[in-house]
Amino acid sequence: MTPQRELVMETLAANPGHHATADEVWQVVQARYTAINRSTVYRILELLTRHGLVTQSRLGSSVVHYELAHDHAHHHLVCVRCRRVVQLPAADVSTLRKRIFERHGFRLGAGDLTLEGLCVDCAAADGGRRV
Amino acid sequence: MTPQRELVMETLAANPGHHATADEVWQVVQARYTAINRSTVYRILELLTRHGLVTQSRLGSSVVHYELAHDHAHHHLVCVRCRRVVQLPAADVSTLRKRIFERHGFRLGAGDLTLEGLCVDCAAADGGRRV
DNA sequence: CTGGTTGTTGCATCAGATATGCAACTGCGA
DNA sequence: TCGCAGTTGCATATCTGATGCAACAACCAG
Repeated sequence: MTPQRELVMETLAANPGHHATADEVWQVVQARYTAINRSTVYRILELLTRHGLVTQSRLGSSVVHYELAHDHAHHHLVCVRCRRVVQLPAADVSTLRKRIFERHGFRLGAGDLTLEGLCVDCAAADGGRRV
Repeated sequence: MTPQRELVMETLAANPGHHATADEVWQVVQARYTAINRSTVYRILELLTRHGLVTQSRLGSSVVHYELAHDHAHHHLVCVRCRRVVQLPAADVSTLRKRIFERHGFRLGAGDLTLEGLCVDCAAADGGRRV
């Protein structure tokens, strides 16, 4: 654990439930603590991910978002309109997980699932018409 | 419908069930038909997507994959180990969709869902231990 | 046929996210 | 203290995708 790694962890820990991009982490560390190289942040996040301390998710865009892994297991619902992210407890997926395993032999990852759709507010604003 | 657009459609149609990246499409058109500009392919795919002829999916990596839209509605199971893609009939998700709506007010998109996990073979090779 | 208008393409170039090669530095153990 | 492994910073590359612009093609009006 080098100082840089601690700062990255600290930054992720500072905002639980937030999904930070590598660049965001870099900027926060820059601004709040000390100079650090962008590549270093990328390498650290990759390393922390490999060691299971941090989880990646791709919330619809092509940017990778990171969060601390020790939070309770959950998945992500992402609103395609407002990009809001709602957490979905892993338990809600258990039925689907079982069904998929029975029908396709496929084991859904314990890792992150990202499901896209419309959040309550956007669905309301939309009259529930479209997706 | 310009010749270029037809070639892009044709390329996607030639390999049903395959999920091609923009770059793959470009290369195939290049190799099999005629010179075409990469940007043109990107623009065409974006246009076809907007018009609903083609659907996008992000199969875990940050690259966008395209396929013809007129196939039956389905989602994707992507093996995190071998990157194999299995189609999941939309019907299999209906229970989850209902549950998520009841509990979170969130409407899962009719569009593509990509679920990551381990395919049969990789799970077997793995002794079912990890995900 | 001529000229204008609109949409499409190719080309060059850019932009954002991420990876990599390499040299400098920092322990830590022999 | 020396050497070595691991880590960092820096510069630069890569890969995907977007954009500004000029050339061209199709179409329609006069």
